[in-house]
Amino acid sequence: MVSSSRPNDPVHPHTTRPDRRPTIVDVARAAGVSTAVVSYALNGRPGVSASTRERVLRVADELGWRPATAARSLRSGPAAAGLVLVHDGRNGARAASALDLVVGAQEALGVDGPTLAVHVAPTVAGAATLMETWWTERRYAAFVVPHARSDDARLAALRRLNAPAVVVGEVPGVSPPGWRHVSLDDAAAFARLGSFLADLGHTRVAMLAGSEELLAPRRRTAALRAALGERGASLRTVAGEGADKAAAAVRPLLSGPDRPTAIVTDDDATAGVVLDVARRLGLSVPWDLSVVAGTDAAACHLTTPSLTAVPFPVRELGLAVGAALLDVLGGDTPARGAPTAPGNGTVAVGNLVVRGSTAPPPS
Amino acid sequence: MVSSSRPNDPVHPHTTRPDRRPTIVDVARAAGVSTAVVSYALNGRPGVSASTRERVLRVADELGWRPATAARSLRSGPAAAGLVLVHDGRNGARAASALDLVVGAQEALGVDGPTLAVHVAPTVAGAATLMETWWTERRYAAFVVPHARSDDARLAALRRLNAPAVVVGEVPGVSPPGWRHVSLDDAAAFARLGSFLADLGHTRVAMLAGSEELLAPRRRTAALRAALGERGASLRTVAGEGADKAAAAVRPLLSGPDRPTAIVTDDDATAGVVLDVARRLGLSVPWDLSVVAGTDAAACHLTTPSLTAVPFPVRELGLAVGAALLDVLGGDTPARGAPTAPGNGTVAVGNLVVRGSTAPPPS
DNA sequence: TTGAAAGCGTTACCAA
DNA sequence: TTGGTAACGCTTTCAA
Repeated sequence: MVSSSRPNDPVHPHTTRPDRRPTIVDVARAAGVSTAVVSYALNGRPGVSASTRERVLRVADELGWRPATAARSLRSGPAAAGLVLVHDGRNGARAASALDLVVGAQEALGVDGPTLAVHVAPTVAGAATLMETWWTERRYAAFVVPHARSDDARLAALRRLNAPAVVVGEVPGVSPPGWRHVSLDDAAAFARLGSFLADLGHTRVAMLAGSEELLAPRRRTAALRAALGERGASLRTVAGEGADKAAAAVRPLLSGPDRPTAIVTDDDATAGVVLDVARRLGLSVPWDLSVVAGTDAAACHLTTPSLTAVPFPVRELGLAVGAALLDVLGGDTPARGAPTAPGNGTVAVGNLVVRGSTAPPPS
Repeated sequence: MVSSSRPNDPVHPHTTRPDRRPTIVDVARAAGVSTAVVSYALNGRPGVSASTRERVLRVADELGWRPATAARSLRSGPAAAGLVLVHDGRNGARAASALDLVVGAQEALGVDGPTLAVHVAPTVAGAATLMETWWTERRYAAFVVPHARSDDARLAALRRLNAPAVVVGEVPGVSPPGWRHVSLDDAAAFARLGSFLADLGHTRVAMLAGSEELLAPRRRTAALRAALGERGASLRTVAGEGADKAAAAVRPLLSGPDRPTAIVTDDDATAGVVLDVARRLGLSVPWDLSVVAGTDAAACHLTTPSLTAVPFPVRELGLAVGAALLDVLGGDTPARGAPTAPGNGTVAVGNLVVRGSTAPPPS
């Protein structure tokens, strides 16, 4: 029976306790050197002879040694980064895409690189509080702020704490030196969308803009308006976040005179709502009305007709976030092979994915 | 200019360095006591006079003291739990629901309780590797294993490491004492679904089962079959995970003779595929064919018709996970107010959400 | 009820 | 190129 003898073993304090994981003291003893040498060898620092280094590495590997995160953090400060997701349970597709962002970031960080830990908070303010707590507890060395908003409590908190951060999205004002920004070039994509719709012949387009607080919708709307305007088409903007509000906003829009012949939404769920309202009003998509989702997601395939959508290269965005994070955390060895990405970056958005929800306007 | 004077300040080693966050030494000095007393007071341990305790707490609060995670972990072992999500970028709704699980768990853990950190891995094997690494690095005190599978590398790894865990889903065999299990009572829900379909008059039902590796699909299928069988209806099972395979599996099913009059799927995305195939074959849902999604999600509203679905109380599941985690991490103060949930638990699934995709079979 | 001090595992400085 | 050793911030004996 392998019982665990936890408390004070009266005998040799450092000998083989049953489930003890090895420390550098064990490695040093086994290799016949001091802990200093072990530390140097293990961290690839100069000042250790090749033979000693190799022996130490071998012994460490044999013993299955791994650095104790706590000890290392205590001495050198935390190495991990934290990302607090704002999730209120309603933003389905956005939530899933956040995970893809994390996947991309992890990939850029590499397996041996710093860790990115994800947490979830119901509100922006809650996220800010959590980050503040964890910063003062020295739990993380930097934070990733996804979906930056115009007046963002998270950014205010990080600014005040002078904490390093990677911010997804451009924010107004000048940023602290420890910050990096990564954003999506969706303005270009929405400009192309404007051209696309104008080329189809649409002259009255409406944009059902999502949250005013998010920065992306504004940028997108502006780009879309400019592109349409250049071609003699007009854009009407209608606010409507969330399914209910969106439905309430779309109904009068489609019932009134001079109804738009194309509607662009910010996300996939809202586009689904538009499809639904149109159907109830007896409008057939795409013949009576074109609908475009501003964010492509799996749900865009599920609707009838399937939704034409602006791509959302969230994994690529994640890669950029990871690169920026490496930069923020101390610019050491980036994942080799990958071209050392710049700290700040803009991620390109591909061409519109044309599906079944767009057509020329009714004559 | 507030330059940071990092390295060895030759002067008082412990005086006010610019951005130094306070330690218990600072608190002790300010309160005029020793660090031991501070530690006792801060942790609510007996052996400190009420007046001293209060003074210490006040001073700590004034100084904005927070425990340094690393130091505490080094001494007492890690306090946080880790959850590694398996996310391959395809399972949209499942991914979003995983976040709701985390939200629920956090709620049960409470704001001052242990932290739950989420990570993402592309495969089950990758998740197992990560957990093993982090266990040996003493990063986490326990792990949450979501979506346990029948032959799960994660469970094998945790077993081998003798690491505490909360497993979502029942697994065959006997579990280590440090494990807790939380699962969804979807068998009951699928039994009710069987009754519902039989009562509508369906006699030929098909189940489009998801991954064979996941445990839930089997349990669900068995319960559905039993309930249908009791009422003289039959269930045909068809394998088909992922959109393409599902479509390929459904097409012959609906084209052949004796086609089922109702199809049940495991998740929302697959149900959407079924709707699509049915439409292409000229079958109108729900009049020619009823469709039920085995997992309710936001996407179920987006389809035409909207999908009747089995509820998926993932937040409640998360609450149970959080309670189990508290139990595993050392059974200390659970979030007060909440009735101390048992370590192992089964979460009830509510009644079928009937929407537009179900009707009596065609005469 | 309080204080002094020994760790926890690593890193990094200073001497040898 | 190596070894000894003092931090890092906290918890927890053991004495006073």
